[in-house]
Amino acid sequence: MASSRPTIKDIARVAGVSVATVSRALRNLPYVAPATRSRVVEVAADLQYEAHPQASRLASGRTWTIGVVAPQFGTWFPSRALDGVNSVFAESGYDLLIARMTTPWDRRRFLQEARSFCRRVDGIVLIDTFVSAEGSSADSFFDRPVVALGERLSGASSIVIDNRLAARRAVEHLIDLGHERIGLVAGPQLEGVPTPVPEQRHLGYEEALRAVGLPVNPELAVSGEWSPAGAAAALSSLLDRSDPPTAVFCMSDEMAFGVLQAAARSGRAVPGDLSVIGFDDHDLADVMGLTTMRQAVDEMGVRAAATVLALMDGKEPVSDIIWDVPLVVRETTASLG
Amino acid sequence: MASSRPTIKDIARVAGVSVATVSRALRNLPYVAPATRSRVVEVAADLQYEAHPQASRLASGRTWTIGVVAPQFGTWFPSRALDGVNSVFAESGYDLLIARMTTPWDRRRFLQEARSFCRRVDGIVLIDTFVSAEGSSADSFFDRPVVALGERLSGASSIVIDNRLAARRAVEHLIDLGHERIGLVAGPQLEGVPTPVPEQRHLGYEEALRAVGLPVNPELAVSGEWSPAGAAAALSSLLDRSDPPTAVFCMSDEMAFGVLQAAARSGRAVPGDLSVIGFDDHDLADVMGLTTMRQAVDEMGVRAAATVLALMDGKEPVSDIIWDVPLVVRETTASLG
DNA sequence: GTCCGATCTGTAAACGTTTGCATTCCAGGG
DNA sequence: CCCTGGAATGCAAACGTTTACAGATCGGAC
Repeated sequence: MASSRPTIKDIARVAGVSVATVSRALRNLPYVAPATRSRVVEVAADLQYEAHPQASRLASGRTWTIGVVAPQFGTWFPSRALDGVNSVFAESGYDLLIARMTTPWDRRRFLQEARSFCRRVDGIVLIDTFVSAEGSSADSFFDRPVVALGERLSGASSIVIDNRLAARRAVEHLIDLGHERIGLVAGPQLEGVPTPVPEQRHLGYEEALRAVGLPVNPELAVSGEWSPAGAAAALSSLLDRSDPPTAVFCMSDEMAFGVLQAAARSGRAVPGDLSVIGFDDHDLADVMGLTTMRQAVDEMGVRAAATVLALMDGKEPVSDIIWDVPLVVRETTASLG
Repeated sequence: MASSRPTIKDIARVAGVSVATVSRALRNLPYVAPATRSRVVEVAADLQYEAHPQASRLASGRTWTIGVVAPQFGTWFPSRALDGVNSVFAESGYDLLIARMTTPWDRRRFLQEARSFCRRVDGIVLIDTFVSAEGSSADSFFDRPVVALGERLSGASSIVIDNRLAARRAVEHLIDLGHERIGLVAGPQLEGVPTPVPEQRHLGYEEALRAVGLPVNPELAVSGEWSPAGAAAALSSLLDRSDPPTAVFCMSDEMAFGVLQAAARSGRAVPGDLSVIGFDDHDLADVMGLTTMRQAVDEMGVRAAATVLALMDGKEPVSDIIWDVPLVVRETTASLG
């Protein structure tokens, strides 16, 4: 019997009080005499007592767990965001439960089982899940405080960037450098999965051109997988043109890396023959000297976590938080000359 | 009352059976008449019943949760591994609970609270946590099935690579190309955190040299942070030498990226003036044309998950699984000439 | 001396499952 | 026809907390 862990009853017996008092003492609830409390605490420490999580969760209804949902965790954006979220909740004593919704099939299933997911968490952080595309507000899926990172979701607090504006700023940077034939290397629009990000960034690209009276040539906009290879493949059709663009805006740094490689392979100098701007400020953007739009993912993750915490504390949902996306000029963009 | 979710009692009442029967019917236990079972299942579906996770966990002792521990989740290796692990457990209906132990302080705390962590999971996957360095076997920290990814841990099943051998192979590739002054760009040996990986790879490096009678010059071995910047800084002292190395082995691809950049900055051609080999086969190694040793992290993650599953099924712990680390030759290494 | 309110403590009823044990029913062997 | 044993079901006791409610004690105001 010494082998199994002590329960609250054991503490009560040894300390000579009731289990109720132990429970109150250990959770710092009021109405416990200082002397009693310290005795209980001491006994608990002695016996290395820790409340059984499941039991306490059943009785109190609190799970002390936060759910984090993302399309996947192996790529730059969500994994960095997860780390930010984690750093906050680890401090506050919350567990993190993760769920993935990669494929359209995953999506359906997760949304179907959303309420069951809610039962095991006190709050939810959605990373790039685009639940808003389902047409209804967060309340219809989740009965817990929700913070959405990367999308604007009604019924939830949102931490977002202005994709359209940031894309526009990126292209404006190229325009400022004197470029007029500016290509777009876009992420894919997938079947069955909402893709607001590439859509918004595409709009920003066109907007920047139109604002200064430059023509929008659909042939200069190509798309591919969110990967170096995808971008490299997409780029080739641009480079093969008789009047290739003098600059390209890539919707992610990873795509930009692929573009840099493809350019080098085809004998183009960057930025001499081709200026390249990316989006994200990936870990390796600095090494590659890539000009880009910085998305401070970790900070956004931290903020998302803090917001969930506040929501669970009963605070009112805050209006959307729009994170700034500064331009970081490095060596892959130069004025046309 | 219709607002709150139905309990097992509601199902029992509607189906006209006892709660025990409902419980058995829904979990496919024997001794339930087919007719009864189908009636119960139907009623449960009707009322959208789902067992309350906390209650069922308290009563059964099963948590249906797996703990995943890593130094952090925002970097390439652990995040990819996590994705692999996740893909398996999502299918099997397990939740994933994640815990981070980055700093020495995190480590202490986590190991201190390890038993409390165990209470909320049925099994554990350790990613690059080097618990073995604490000197005792897994059993002394965890009373759950444990699989260690990236380290050999007694008392647990381990999924590892042979760091020493893989490093040796990498250096042998350089030797085969005719190089004799071969530099080493190593990861850091941190205070208070075990670092077997750089140690083993360092041994492999020296072993390769000695095997062919080449001198081991400690000045050719430099170290820095596991990052492009760290590697670039470390490299400078090598390049400043009067007899700089003609090739370097970098302990990670990210470091190799930094080396490539630093080499370019200092006017060295790769592989003309300097051959570079990395370690990992990072997502971007292909784009960068980096010769490297491939570590198939996702596969290792999948295997780790499958092994935990088997262990929880009562299967005997398997002996360590040593994953192959093939050489991937690309464009950053060439024969000396 | 009574009464009151605040502080402290204990009793016991939740919380919603799982599961050991007892019971009923029924078919088949003796 | 009795006995046996397996299948099907139910009863009720866990599982280990939290918390509503009821007492108990005590100092001070009247």
